Amino acid sequence: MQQQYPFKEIEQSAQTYWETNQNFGASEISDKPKYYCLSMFPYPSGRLHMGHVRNYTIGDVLSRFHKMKGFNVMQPMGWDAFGLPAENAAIKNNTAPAKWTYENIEHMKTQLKQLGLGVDWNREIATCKPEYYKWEQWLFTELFKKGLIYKKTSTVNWDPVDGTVLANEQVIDGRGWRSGALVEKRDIPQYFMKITAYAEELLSDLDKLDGWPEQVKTMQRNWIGKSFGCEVEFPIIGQDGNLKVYTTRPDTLMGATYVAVAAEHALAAQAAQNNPALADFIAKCKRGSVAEADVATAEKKGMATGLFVTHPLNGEQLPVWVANYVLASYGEGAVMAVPAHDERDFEFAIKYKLPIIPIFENTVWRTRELSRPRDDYEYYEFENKKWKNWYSEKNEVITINSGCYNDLFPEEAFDKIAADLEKKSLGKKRTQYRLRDWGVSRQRYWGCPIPIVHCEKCGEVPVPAEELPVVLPENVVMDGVGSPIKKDPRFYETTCPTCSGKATRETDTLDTFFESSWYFARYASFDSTTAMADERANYWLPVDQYVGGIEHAILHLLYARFFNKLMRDVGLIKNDEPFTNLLTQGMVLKDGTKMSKSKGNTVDPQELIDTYGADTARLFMMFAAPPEQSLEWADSGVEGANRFLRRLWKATYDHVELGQIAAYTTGDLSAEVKAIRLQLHSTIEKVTDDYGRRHSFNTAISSVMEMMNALAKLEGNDEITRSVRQEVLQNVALLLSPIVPHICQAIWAELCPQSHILEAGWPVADQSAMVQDSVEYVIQVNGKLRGSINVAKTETKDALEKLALQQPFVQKFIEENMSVRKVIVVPNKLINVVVG
RNA sequence: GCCCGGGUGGCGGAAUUGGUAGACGCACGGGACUCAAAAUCCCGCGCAGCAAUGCGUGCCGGUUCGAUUCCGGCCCCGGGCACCA
Repeated sequence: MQQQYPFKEIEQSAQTYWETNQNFGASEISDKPKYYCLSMFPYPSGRLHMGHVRNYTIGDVLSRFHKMKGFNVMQPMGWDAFGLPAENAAIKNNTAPAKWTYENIEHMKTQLKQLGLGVDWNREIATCKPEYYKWEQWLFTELFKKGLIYKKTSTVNWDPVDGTVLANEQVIDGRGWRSGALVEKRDIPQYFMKITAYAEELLSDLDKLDGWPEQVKTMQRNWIGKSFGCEVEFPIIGQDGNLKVYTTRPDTLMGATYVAVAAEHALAAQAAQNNPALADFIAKCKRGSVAEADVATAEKKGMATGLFVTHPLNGEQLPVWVANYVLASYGEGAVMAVPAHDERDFEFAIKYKLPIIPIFENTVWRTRELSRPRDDYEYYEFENKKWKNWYSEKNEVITINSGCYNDLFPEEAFDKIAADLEKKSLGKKRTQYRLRDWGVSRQRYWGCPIPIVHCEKCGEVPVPAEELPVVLPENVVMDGVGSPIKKDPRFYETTCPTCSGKATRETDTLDTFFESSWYFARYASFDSTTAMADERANYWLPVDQYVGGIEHAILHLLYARFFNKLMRDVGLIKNDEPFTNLLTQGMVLKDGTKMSKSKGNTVDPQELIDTYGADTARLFMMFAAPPEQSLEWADSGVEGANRFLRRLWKATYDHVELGQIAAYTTGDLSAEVKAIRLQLHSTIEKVTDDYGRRHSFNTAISSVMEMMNALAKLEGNDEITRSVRQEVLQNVALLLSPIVPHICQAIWAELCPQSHILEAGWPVADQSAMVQDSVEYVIQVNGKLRGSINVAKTETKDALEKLALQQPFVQKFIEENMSVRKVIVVPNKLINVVVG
């Protein structure tokens, strides 16, 4: 055995060994329970970043741990290969997106292999390959035929100078990132998937996901946003027809003092026809980005349309305003405004001097301040221009200023008003989801072509299965102005599959979330040429453990859940949900912000691997923070991880230099050696729990470090001590091997040359080594730590109380005028003497 | 703005079900070894104090024998907001 820790040699030879012996090839033929461990596949940006190292190490630790526990493990890897950065890089470097992408894949694959992942590389997929995207084109046509995909117009960011659609990311402060031109909103026809048809199931099935973090489920619930409310119709004065709004608070209808519509609303356009100022205002609203965050944080602005509507209950005239805070895409694109009980309406009403009528009064407040005149408190609240939410779900408020609806609790008012509206045919109760259908059309090149042919005679015709895939040409020139396939007649000129007449292909491509919504199923059927997913998918699915960044908590995970249900409903797979257990990894931050290429604050993991080796990189990543927390990157600390591995190597070297010995099985031990065995087996128990249940890799590592620190202090080279040392080192190699597999394989080979670590299995704690007959009690006086005592485990509560009171460090704190009020004994832990 | 997280020594973090705050590691200081340096090993290390002891988990308040942990109200930081992936 070499005296120095030769990480390069060790890692190289371990990786070659795994590849030669195909140790991580996954097969469906096995007696063992299956364990499908999936890490979110990378976008091939060029080089591995720290987030990747963290993500794939976590996945690998869980995979290797379960393999050792006796599971039939599959851990695949692939490439989420379509996307915007490839186009940008292509323009910048004067190359084709495909070439750039494939080169990146090659490089990153080498890097991933250097990390020593137990991945089945035979199943590798890249989403930009026709044999992959063929199947999503097939699914698209099936869903199109089922009516789950439809076309409608929707709003995009339009750069008037470059003449191109921009992603939200490409809009900076309302301007195009390249041209600097003020971005406009433009409506264009696009394909949508009816995810709303699955809203209820996507919501209710969250309750089945016991293995998901509560946080993620809550975010998804709120995103789907099921609400119970009411449609309310306001007859438009001087016109036929009503203005329809949706509200979750019909109980506040008597407090409505105006109605507001989005700039995109039909009524706004109508009013603007002979009102140039309004037309100008609407045009201004249509500037800027379509991102909701931008809309919601913009200063509230509005303009009266000159139109009025009739309040459906009291018949009063309410003005119709156009307001930039009303979202066109939610509800009806119009709201009834109740300034007294909605913060945004309040702000708007103050700004434009619109009336504010409070229709709730806090019952608690009313009782307390009954003598105060009502006008006075209204003045008091509003003069300070502070909106105060008196409304509460707990029936602490009661209606006022509401005519025949006075003196009601909110729920009573809700029902009564809804009933009256229904009687007048001016409204009815309605369940509403915040979730919107998913627009999947992109006016970009580097994506999966939408398999639709446009025929003048036959309309939109899905490409028949036998003609799939519609192949995206890869050898293209990106000139920065629009998508190459939109300008290439060889791509778009075709014949209609139905009538054989002249027709054109759709030149939009699919949102790249499309590819990542079903790849988990493809890994199981990676080489099938006859189906998107075959019976092997039903063996491996659902994924037992999914690992990925918290930033995907909503969109990606929701779309993947949606696709799983779509694939189930076309008969491909049987499971309802794709991911049984989810681990959302925290972000790797630097200088307090997300480490990302666009922010230019990345640390290259390659340097780390070159200098210290993959094991050090993996150990440090797992040790620095628990996986779900964000990890603030600091260069120092890596050294400490490397130091530990060198110590582990040295300890093994010192031990094996004295000759081979079998691990301890039986025989009398000194107290000191017995304590080492106690610690070892407690550590096995703790580490097993940390990996399996808690996913707390940092504490697993620290308890192994403590074990090694204790072992270092153990002296003596007699046979029995050496046999215990052998036992400790063997178990440490096993316990750490999911995290640092290369060094553990190497030291195992030195400790036990006749066997291989991959055959050894996960260790089980020896309960007999953990038997203790005394226990340490911490003693507090009035909750403050004052000392501790070591007593026999069998001691009774009475005896413990007496013993505690006898201690001088307890007596010291009982002053003369004090008496012992009570003594609290927490078994095996603590005694608290309460005096006073 | 809305939804979801987080805040503990100089730093990363630990404390698993309300029961010893600061495990483990980094950095730092002191010492040993060395001609010297690196590496390694040993000791110290929340703050104040000579000490006894007191204070201390973002801030304010509450519940409890006991609160980093539970409750109410704030402040700050991070993630997501539907075309970054």
